[in-house]
Amino acid sequence: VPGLADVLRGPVLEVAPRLLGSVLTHRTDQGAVAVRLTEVEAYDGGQDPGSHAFRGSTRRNQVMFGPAGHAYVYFTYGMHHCMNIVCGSEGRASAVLLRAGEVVEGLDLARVRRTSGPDRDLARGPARLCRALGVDLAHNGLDLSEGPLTLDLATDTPPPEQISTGPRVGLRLAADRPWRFWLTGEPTVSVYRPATTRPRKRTG
DNA sequence: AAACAGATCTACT
DNA sequence: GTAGATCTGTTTT
Repeated sequence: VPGLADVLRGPVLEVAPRLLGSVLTHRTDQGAVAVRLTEVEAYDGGQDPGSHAFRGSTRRNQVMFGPAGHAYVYFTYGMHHCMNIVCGSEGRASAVLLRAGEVVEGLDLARVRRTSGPDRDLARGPARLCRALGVDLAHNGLDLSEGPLTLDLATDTPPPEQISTGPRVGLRLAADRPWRFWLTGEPTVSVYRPATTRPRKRTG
């Protein structure tokens, strides 16, 4: 039976749907919160204009250029964190963005971390998922086989008819690639939003 | 030292 | 369904 690292070393377009139904757990002094993944997106490093790694390695994205099985966490919009799982062969810089999931453990703690709302929204959206789990930049680069963040692969990979695909959310570039994968009919899947064109700050 | 970019969220209707 | 907030971490000079 292949281990976690063996699976994650595969091509990102195979790894991404394979992660659906897997469970990510974060254990802290506060307790544990676990999320069953229901929606992910594939990013293929230097081959993918939508990837943070497309223009090469920087300090921010260097984790993606490392070995599979580590967490790539980034910060955006001045207030949000999003988490990826690095996959593929080392140096390729491919990763799977965790877009949404169902909280299956630590509901009370997740509710405290998130602003009030229905439980189905606790980890619905990549930043919400991180917030519910208590994941931030301190977790960037962590090996998911060692904790405190651990990934348990679904024992049975979802049958193809339970997996839907579509364009990735919020991207201007490579918006045509249907590299978003989700479990069909899951209420925790985030709402599709096309990229928004925001006004550039005036330069004077 | 300064400018930039932003793989989103919440609130509001 | 949609607008607007948000403001830091990152990159570049």
